[in-house]
Amino acid sequence: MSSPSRAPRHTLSRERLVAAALDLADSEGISALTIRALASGLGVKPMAIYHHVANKDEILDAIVDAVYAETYLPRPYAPWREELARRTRSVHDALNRHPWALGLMETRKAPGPANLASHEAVLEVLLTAGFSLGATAHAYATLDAFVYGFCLQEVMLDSIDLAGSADDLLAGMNLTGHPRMAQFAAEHVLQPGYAFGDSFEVGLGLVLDGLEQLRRSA
Amino acid sequence: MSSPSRAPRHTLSRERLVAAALDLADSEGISALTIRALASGLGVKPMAIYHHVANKDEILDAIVDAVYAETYLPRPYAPWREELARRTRSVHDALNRHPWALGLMETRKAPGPANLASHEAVLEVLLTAGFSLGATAHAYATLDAFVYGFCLQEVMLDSIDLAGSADDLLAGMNLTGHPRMAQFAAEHVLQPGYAFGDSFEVGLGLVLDGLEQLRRSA
DNA sequence: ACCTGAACACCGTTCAAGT
DNA sequence: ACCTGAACACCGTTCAAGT
Repeated sequence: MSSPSRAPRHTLSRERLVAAALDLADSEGISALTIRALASGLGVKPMAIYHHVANKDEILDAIVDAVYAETYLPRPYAPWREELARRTRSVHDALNRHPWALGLMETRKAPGPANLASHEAVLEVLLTAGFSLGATAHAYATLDAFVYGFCLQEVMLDSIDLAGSADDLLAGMNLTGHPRMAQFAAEHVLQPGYAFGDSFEVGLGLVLDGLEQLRRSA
Repeated sequence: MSSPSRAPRHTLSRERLVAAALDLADSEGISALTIRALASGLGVKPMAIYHHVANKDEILDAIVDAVYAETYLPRPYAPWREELARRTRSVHDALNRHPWALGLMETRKAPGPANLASHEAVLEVLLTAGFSLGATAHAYATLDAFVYGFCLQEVMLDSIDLAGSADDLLAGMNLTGHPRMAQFAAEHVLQPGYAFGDSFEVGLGLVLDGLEQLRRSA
C-alpha cells in the first residue's frame, strides 16, 4: 500500500508543467514563478521538475512561446492592411493578458516554434503584398517596435504605484516645476473618459499609413 | 592605529554607490548587480550599502533615472520635428549603451526626476508646436512606443545565441517549413551591409510624418 | 523511468553589536 | 554616524539514493 502523502507517478508531463508555469505567472506574477512554488502547486517535490526540463530557462522559453501561440497568424492574399492590423491587435491583447512576457523576451536565447510561425506569416503577408525585401525589413521592424513599445508603456503605467487617488499620485510627483505635465494631467489625463490605451488604434493607423508609403516607394 | 583591512570611513556615498551600480550593470550585466558584488567592488561589507539606500529597489530606481539623465532634452520654439528626432535618437543611443534599462523600467514604481524632466520637455515641445491635448497624448504614446519597441527588438536580437556563424544560427532554427524566412535571410539579412539598426531612421521618419498628420488634423 | 532528501552556493535583508 | 558579523528565509541546481 502506498503512502497517502506520495504523489501518484506519471502524472507530471512537460505540458502540464508548462501550463502550470503560465498559470502561476499570470496569477501571482513572474517573481512568484519559482521551481519550488511550481512543484508545490503540482503536488510534487522540486527536483521532480528537472526530470522533464533541463532547467528553469527552458520553462521560461516555453511560456514565452505559448504567448506567441495565442496570437493571430495573418493570411497572405487577403488585404494586407487589415491582416496586419488584426495580428498587431492580437499581439497587443496577448501581451496585456501576460504582462510578464515582454520582460522575458529580452533574455530568450532562441525563438520557439510559435514565434517562428508568427514571423513567417508576417513576412509572407508583406512580401505577397508587394513590399520589397528592404521595405519588408523596415516595415516589420517599425510595426513590431510600435506594438512592443506600446505594451511596454502599458506595463510601465500599470507598475506605477496607484495607491490612493490619481490626484494623490500626481501630488506625490513634483509637478511644481513641471507646468506642462500639470496642465496635461489636469486638462486631459484626469478628465473622465481618458484612457492611455485609446492611443493604440491611432498609433496603429499612423504606422500602417507609413507602411503603405514604404510599399509604394520600394 | 587602524587595521589595514578596514575600509576608510565616510568614503561611501549615495552617488558613489549609484555610479558603481551603473558601471557594474554595464560591464557585467544586470544579473551581476548584487548587493554583495556592489559592496565588494566598493571595498566595503554588504551591509554598509543599507546605510545609504533603503533597499536594492532604490538603487535600481536611481540607475534607471541616470539613463534618462543622459538623454537630450528637446527645446520648444525650435522646429519640433528636428527636436523630437534628436531626442528620440538620443533615447535610442542611451538604451543601447545601457541595454538592461528597458527591463528595469517595467518594474519601477515611481518616475525619477530626470524621467519627469524628459516628460516635461517633450510635452512642452508638442504643445508649443500646436498639437491639441488629444493629439499630444497620441503623438507621445506613438513616438515613445516606437523607440522603446525598437530598442527592445535590438536587445532581443543581441540576446539570441550568436555562437558560430550566421548560417549555423539559421540552420539551427527550423527554416525548413519557413520558406519566407529562409528567402528573407538568404537574400537580405545575410547580404553584406545589412544591419537591423538601419530601420531606425526609416521608422522614425515614418512616425514623425504621422505626427505631422496628427498635428494638422487636431 | 520517475521521483525524493540532503546539501551547496548563491540571494536580499534584519538585528544586534562594534567604533 | 557609519560600518560589520552572524543569522534568516529564500533561490536554482547537483548528486546520490530510493521505488
